[in-house]
Amino acid sequence: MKTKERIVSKALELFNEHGIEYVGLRELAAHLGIRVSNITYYFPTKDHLVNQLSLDLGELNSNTIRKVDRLDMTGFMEMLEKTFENQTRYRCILLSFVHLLEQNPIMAKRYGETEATRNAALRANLLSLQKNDQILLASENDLTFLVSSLALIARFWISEATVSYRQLSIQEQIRHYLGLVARILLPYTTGQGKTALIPYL
Amino acid sequence: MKTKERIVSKALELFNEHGIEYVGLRELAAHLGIRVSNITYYFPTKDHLVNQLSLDLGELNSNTIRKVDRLDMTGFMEMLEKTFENQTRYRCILLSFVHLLEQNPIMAKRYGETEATRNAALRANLLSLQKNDQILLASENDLTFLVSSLALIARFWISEATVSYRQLSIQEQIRHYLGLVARILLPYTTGQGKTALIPYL
DNA sequence: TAAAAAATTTGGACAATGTCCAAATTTAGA
DNA sequence: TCTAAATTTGGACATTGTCCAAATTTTTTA
Repeated sequence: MKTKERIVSKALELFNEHGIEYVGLRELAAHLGIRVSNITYYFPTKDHLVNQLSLDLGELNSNTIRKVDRLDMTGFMEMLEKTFENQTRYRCILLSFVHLLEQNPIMAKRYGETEATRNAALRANLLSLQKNDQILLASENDLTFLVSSLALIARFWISEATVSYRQLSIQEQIRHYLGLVARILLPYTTGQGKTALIPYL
Repeated sequence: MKTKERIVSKALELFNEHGIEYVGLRELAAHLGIRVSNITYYFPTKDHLVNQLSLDLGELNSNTIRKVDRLDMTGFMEMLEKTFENQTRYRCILLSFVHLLEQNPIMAKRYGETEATRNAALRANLLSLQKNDQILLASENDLTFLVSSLALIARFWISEATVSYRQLSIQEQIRHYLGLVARILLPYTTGQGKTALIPYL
């Protein structure tokens, strides 16, 4: 493995374990058996390194969240579960989310675009669910409500889990939040959609 | 005003403006016209200072969240709105929430207790709403779902607003999240409760 | 009121951090 | 094999939170 890849890989490992802010470049370098300035050769600043990780997460999620034409409720929940699993692999990013966006202009700009895309995709998926008789949305309000709620959970579940559900395993945590999503969707499901949600309740 | 109070007051102001992590003790001291070591006399570490702010927020919220015996939906929503307003006055704490708990053992311990208390209060309030024919909970599951959802929103709305609804005013942001809460409650409301929620939809 | 004690404030030091740069070393191409 | 590019290194810098002994101010005591 090339030096650059080794840096990214070890950084993700240590950042996930201890938090981005609490892993110094010297500690990272020591774990890699290289010198600090060797890291800065590939990543001029720590932000650049973090930004790389964020890009990797974005790509991972892009591969997971495809627009599916014939989406049923089971497929939707499975897609969400995959996304949650991806996020746990990059949990350090999500835990430092707000600070990163406030501080790192590059990330802030990119996130603005990504967010719009993600919400649009979520919206499209919900409409697809409706088209396939999984849910029934009475109004545009119903749609925007669901998008808002699900976006909030998708972005901050891992933060809440870290402070409030530490004692649960990752899988149990994901299960819990999939349950929340299911119960939010429930009032809007058709019979078929409701049945598919039962395993998550 | 005594030095200690001045420190707390100015720290809250600067932390809210720029974020806890991005305001150094020297900058804070300069704004107060004192020396850094004067701050450390009252607060041995920056964590102690932050912890004080967190305590202040806790007290503020304790005064807001009382257990009301005869709680109607309007009263519940108003209480929630007051809580949100309190949180904006201490937004720096909520934005650094996860990191503070991971790093600061004193805060972590206290939060564990506070969280349990808060969730119990929320639970009691929802039961009170049911007793007063504002909502109807078919099962224990309904109750725990509502507690989980509302707790998540109450804790992270301000983080999401900071990254996703920057362009809105504070009042508009609060309005948006009260709307989310209202729509989550909606499926469980009685006629009376539903009517009270209309202004928030 | 004067002396002693306590509380407060100060300046300077410390180690750790992210960043930077010139020099040394290794690698790749002609 | 020689040269140029890429990579790696050691050391420096300013900034951070923390710490401590000394100086100063305030309060208490005799």
